[in-house]
Amino acid sequence: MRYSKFFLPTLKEVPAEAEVISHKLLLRAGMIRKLASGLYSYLPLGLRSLRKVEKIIREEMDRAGAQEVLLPMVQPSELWKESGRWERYGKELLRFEDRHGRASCLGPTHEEVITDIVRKEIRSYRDLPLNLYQIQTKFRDEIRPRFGLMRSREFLMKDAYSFDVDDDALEKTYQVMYKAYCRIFERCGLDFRPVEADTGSIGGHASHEFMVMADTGEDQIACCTSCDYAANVELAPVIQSSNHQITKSPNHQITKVSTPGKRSVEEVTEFLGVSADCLVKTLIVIADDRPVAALIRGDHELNDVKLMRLLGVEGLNFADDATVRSVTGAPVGFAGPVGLSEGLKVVADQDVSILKNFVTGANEPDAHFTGVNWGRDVSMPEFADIRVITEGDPCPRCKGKIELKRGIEVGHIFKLGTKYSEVLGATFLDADGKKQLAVMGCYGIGVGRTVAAAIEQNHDENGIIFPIPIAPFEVIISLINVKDTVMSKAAEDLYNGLMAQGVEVLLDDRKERPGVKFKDADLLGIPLRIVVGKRLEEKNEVEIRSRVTGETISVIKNEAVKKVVEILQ
RNA sequence: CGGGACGUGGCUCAGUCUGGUAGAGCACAGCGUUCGGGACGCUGGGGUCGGAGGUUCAAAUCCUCUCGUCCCGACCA
Repeated sequence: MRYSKFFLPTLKEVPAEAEVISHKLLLRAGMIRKLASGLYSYLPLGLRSLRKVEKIIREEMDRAGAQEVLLPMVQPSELWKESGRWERYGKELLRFEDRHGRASCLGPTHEEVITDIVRKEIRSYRDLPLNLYQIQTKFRDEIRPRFGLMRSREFLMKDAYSFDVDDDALEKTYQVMYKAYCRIFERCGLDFRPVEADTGSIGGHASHEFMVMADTGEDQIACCTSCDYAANVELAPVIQSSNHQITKSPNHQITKVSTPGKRSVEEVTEFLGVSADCLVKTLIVIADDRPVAALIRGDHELNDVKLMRLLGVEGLNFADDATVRSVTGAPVGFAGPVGLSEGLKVVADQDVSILKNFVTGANEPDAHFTGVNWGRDVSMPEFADIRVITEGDPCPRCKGKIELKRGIEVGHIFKLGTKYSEVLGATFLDADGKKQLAVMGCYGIGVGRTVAAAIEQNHDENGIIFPIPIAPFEVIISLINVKDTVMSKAAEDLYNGLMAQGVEVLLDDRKERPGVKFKDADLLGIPLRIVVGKRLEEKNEVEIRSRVTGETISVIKNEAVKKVVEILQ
C-alpha cells in the first residue's frame, strides 16, 4: 500500500474525548473514529489489525473442530421469552418493534439462536459433539460505554457454542477450547493469563477468563507466586486465617467511647490508636430489596460477588444515607453489630470470627464500642467468606502467597451445562433411545477489544508497538526524499520485492519532511521500518529499524528484502 | 440511573468569574525558503460560540430548559 493513496488520517494531538492509552492511540493512528457514544467505525488501518486477529481466531477455531456459521443480529422476542432472558437480561438488551409490531432485539449474545438451530436439527447422539462459532457484531446497550474499543456498545465478537452428550464430553470440548484460546492469544503475541472466573449472568458452572496483562486493565487478578493458580478477585476464595495478634489476649470490657466525626476506618483507628485489623466495619447493603449488614475486618474489603452468591440475590448496592440511618439509628460511619434490630440479616466475614476485643460502631452518632467480643456482646452471626482476597493472602491451592495483578478480559469460556438446552428443549436420543439434554459450553472473544488490549500492553510515548502477528503492516518504508529519483527507485524496488515475498508493506511516498514520516511510523506501531535516505547514495545501504527495540541495522540495498523476511520469521 | 466535568473554525485550547464588534497554535489553500525526528516567512479561506427560550440598549459570557460528550460507581468480550 502506498501511504500517499491510503486513507490514514493521523492526529498530532490527542482528541479530548479519549482517556485511556489504547483509545488515544487508536484515534491518533487513524484506526478508528467515533460515531456516537460506544459506536466506532474502523478505518482501513484499524480494520487490517482487526482482520488479522479474526484470521488467527478462525484458524484456531477450525483447528479445534469448530465450524463457522453466521447468525442473525436481529432476533425475535419469542425466543428470548422462552429462555426467560427477555425479562431477566435487563436494559443492555436493546429491544424494539419492527413495522408489524413484533417485539425484537439486537443480539447481545447468541445462546438462544444457536440452541434453536440445534434443537431443530439435532436428533441423535451420533450428531454430537457439535461446536459452532461465528464472528459477528454484538450489541449491548451498556449503561456507560467507555475507553473506546474496550467497552463499546456495538462490538465484534467471536462466539462459539458447543453441544455434547454429557458432562465428560463437555469437559473434553472445554479443554480443547481452553487450549485453542491459549494458542490464539499466544499467536497474537500477547502476554496473557487464563484465570478462574465468575460465570455472571450467562450462567453455568465453571469458567475461565483470558486476561491480557496490563496495569491499566479493569479486572484484578489474584495470582499465586508459587504455583500457576490465577483467578479473578471476584471469585478467588480466601483461606480463613487461623491466627491473629488479638486472639490470645484476655477479654476486655465492652466500652462505649466518643468518636466525634470519626467515620472512616482510618479516622477511627487513628483516633483510638488501634490497627485496622482490630476493627470490624459494618456495611449496610441492599440485597435485591432487603437491607443486609455485612461485617468485614477493617483492613479488608467486601466482595460483593461472593455476598450475592451467598444470599442468592441478583443485585447488591450500598445503602444510601437515609436507609443506613433507619436501619442502624446512626449516620453512615457508626454502624455496628451490637444492638442491631433482630430482623436485620447479618453476615460476617469468616476472618472476623476469631477477633476479640474489637472496635465497632455503636449505632449512634459519634460513638464506637471497644472491647467487643462474640457471644458476650453480640450473638454469633452467619460467618462466610465474603471478602476480597488481598496481596499476601495464602493461595487457595498451594498456600503460597497471592499477588494482585491487573488485566483486560479478552476472552471468556463457560461450561453452561443444560441451562439453555433445558429451557429451550435441545434434546437428542442416546444409544438406548432415551431422550437426553445436550450439554453446552460457550466461548467468547472480544475481537476489537483484543486489538485495544494489545495496544494497551504494547506502546510507548511515541505510539503503538504492534506485535508482528496483528500489526496492520509488517514493514513501513520511509522514503526520505520523494524527489530524488535514485531513492525513489530504490524504495519502489524494495516495496515490490517485499510484496513479492508476501510481506505486508506500507510505502511512505508522501511529500513530507523526514521528521513527519518518522513520527507517523512510530505512531502507527509498524514493527519494522526501512529508511531509504542518505546512506543510499553514500554506501548503497538502507536502514532497518525495529519498533520494539529501536535497534537499527544498515544493510546493502539488494540484501534488504532477504534480511527483512529473515527478521519477520 | 446517581455523582462530577465539559461543549467556542477540522484538531488542541484561550476568552465566560467581571456582558460591549470572536482569538491563538496546529491543520487546510497559494507563493518562497527549507528538507534524517511533527520546519519557517508572507498571504488567504473557514466559526449560527451544542440547541431552544429568557434577562439586557447589548449575551460565547447572566438565568431556565434541553441535547451531546467524557470521567467515577452497577454490567461485561
